[in-house]
Amino acid sequence: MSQMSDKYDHTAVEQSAQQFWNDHQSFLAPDDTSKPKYYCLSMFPYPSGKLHMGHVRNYTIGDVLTRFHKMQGYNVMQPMGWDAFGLPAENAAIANKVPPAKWTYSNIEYMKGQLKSLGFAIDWSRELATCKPDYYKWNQWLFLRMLEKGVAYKKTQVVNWDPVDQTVLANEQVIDGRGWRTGAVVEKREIPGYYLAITQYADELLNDLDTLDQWPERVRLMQANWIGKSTGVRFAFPHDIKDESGALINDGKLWVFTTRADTIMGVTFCAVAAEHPIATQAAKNNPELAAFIEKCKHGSVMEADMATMEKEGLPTGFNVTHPITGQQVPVWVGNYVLMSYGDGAVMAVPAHDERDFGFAKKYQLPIKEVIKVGDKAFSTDAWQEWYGDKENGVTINSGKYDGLGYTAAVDAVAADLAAKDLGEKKKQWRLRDWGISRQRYWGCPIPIIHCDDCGSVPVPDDQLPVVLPEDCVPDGSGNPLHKRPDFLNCACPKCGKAARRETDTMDTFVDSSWYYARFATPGNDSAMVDKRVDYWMPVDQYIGGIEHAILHLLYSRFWTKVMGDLGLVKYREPFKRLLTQGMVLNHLFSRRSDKTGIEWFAPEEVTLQHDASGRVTGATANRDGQPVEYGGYGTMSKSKRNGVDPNAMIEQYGADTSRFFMMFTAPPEQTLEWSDAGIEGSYRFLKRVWNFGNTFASELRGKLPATRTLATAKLPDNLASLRREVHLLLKQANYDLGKQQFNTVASACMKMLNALEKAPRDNAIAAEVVEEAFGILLRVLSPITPHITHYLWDALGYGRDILSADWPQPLDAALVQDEIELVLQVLGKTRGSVKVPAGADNKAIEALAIASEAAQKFMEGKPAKKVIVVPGRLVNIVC
RNA sequence: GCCGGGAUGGCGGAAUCGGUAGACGCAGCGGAUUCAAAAUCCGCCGCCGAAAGGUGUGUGGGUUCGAGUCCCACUCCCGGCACCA
Repeated sequence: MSQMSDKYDHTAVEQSAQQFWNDHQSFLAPDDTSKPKYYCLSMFPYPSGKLHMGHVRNYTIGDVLTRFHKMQGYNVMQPMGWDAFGLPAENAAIANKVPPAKWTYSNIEYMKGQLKSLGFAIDWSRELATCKPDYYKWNQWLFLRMLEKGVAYKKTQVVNWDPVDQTVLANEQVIDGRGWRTGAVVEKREIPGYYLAITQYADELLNDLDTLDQWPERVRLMQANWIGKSTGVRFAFPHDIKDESGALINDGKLWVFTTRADTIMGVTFCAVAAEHPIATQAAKNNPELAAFIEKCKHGSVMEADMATMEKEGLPTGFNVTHPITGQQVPVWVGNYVLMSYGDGAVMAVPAHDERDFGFAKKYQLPIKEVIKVGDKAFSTDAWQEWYGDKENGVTINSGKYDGLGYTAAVDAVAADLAAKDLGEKKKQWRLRDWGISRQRYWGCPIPIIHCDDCGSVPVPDDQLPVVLPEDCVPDGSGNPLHKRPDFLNCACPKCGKAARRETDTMDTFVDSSWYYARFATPGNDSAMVDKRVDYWMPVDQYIGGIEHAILHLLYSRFWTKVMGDLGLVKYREPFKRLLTQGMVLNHLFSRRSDKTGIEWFAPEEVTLQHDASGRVTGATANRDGQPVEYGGYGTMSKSKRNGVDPNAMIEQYGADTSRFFMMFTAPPEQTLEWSDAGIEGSYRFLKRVWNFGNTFASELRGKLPATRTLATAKLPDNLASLRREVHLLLKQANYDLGKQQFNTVASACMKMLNALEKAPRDNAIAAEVVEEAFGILLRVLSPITPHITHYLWDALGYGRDILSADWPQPLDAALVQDEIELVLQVLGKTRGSVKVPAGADNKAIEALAIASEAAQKFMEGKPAKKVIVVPGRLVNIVC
């Protein structure tokens, strides 16, 4: 049994607990057990060097849930791995002339030590790193299966090309249109690359969002918007516009997509994107149009910019034929039409589309009303919201379509277009296929061999993995694999002739798209996954940052569905419940100087100034006493010097204090504002827990009777109310844990301690009540602060291992009371309280309430017209 | 511009179904202890008021015996974005 020391020595306590967990292999999750499983996963980190506070928060949330479920009897798996491929390793290699592999592996070692010092209940036997061949072999294997199924395919892609370094740049390496290292103007180049046809799964990815009822609503919405389904009609305006060779452009059809086919009789012009072939052709003899097109191509493509930007256009001089009326319709080039969406052209109905309306007014184009909403009067003077109403509108001025509602009109128009072979109903997706080729060294090699005779040949399965050499040092000028004949040169699997290996590697989102499934099947080198996934998957709880709400989560869902279609897994969705934690913020202090620009100050380098009420009014730098500018809270970042080092925190206050502070200060989904005073407060609380442990050991434990009597004893009032309070707080904490609202769980623990510190200590029954209550407190607190609670649980004789103790449940016997206090209201205003017997019926309560002194005073002699009794809560007298 | 979320003391936040607004903590103030300080402990702490009481959850209205919570309109803040036809 551990010994109690007078003072809380967090270092000794935490080392002792971690030693115990290590000796007893406390966090191993056995496979194939009859127990119900709980798979708790936090997004694995990129091994950038050291943990930041965002990681600490993320993994603390996961650890609280892990320990809570372990104590509830689940077989819990909480694994950890490393998202180890990526650009930062190459940048570090360029800077330090160290191979990315070496840098990555040493970072992993260091960060693993940090995770252990925080006491996370991680099953390290399942650790994986995506840069190891035994992992990425299966990226390659699945990619080959996708090729066979037609889910993976090759096409040209546009990339950023640095002409000086002769290399492809990632978007983040392009700064203001120039290469980050060379400063050279970046060019657009078209090169071949591999794509995954995620659009084949668009329908399922969208529909299955409905099954993810334990995901945050906003994440599901973001995914739905990203997939972007719209149903409408794709149809063509016939034309005879020819290109220079005399051939009809697009076979004489201008294709458009519309969700408002019901307004087709209101079309007064068409608009095409600047890159559209008709625009290109029209610009040939029209310098003004050519200049306009060039301007459009350089314009912003950000939606927010575009939404407020002036709609501009120029006529092409060409006409197309309206497919229903046969009338001629002029074609314009519009800066608001995107080539990348649909066919890069739209029909314009100024009367019923706000953007078309504005455009038509600006360029004096005709506006033709074709939808009537009720008896509202249409006017071309100004746009009204209801012009675009499709629910309540009826077609007018539309010939044979007159008098139809939205759905009927769309159906009728689509049928006529189909009869003329000029169009059909169609679903349109915003989602595009996923390009996975990266012209980078530090990634998973794409398993393809290029042969002069046979073309691109997949690497046969028995030659997998294609192993990436780990000793290359990139220098920024292109992919170092190009200088590695031992990697490049190989035999064509088809014809045996000398051939060349593909040097492109896969997007690192591939690595993270299925790692959660591999955690369930560690060590299997003959299969990607095995039957153990049927037990562990899907992940019961996934925790990570909101920044992954779209890409990572969507790719993982897609990858799961592909694996499912290949018969590898039975589940269709990988993550049952999702928690997106908020960011960690800290104060920002800066000073602007003409010489050096903005200088940032770390929070410990300044002194805050407060006014009398405690409000922050300013700050001064410690080094010169001069004022600095206080910039409020911002995300922790190296450049702004407001980061907090987890190691320093652990050393000064301990892992438990850091964990407690993170859980207590804000609910998990909200941003968390760092505060030195706040962490002091958390430390103070843990010291008080420790001190109460000492009090219990010295003043109460000796008074405990050999046979406990608590279950049957009639308690004096003060002890009964203490016991009731603790059990009520326990009930609250259990409820909040279900809601994953950990801040109020922490506060319930503080309230329990506040109550315990006031408890009587002078007799055996008091000792029993305190023993039970402190045991509850230690267990409820243990998922948040596992070390101190482990130590006290052992030292105070509760048991050897708190993690294997049962989670406490509130007892009905502890909650009952003879008399209850109800809030007393007169005319809805609180006027005091009234005590009634626990079993009193409404009539009795009404009588007691009216008779009370407070009620008599505020009723001013009027009779009660009505009395409302809310059982257990309040009584309101209306008079 | 569109979509989503939000606004509660000096601060972080609490309030499960519409039922005592401000739990818990931080900061601040007063006191005890100390030669002194730190640490610790006790007390006070939305606003107006001497008190009784009044008032108060971004603004304006509404529903209700009763609204932070529900409804309508508005303001501001945060996150996301694709002029998506």
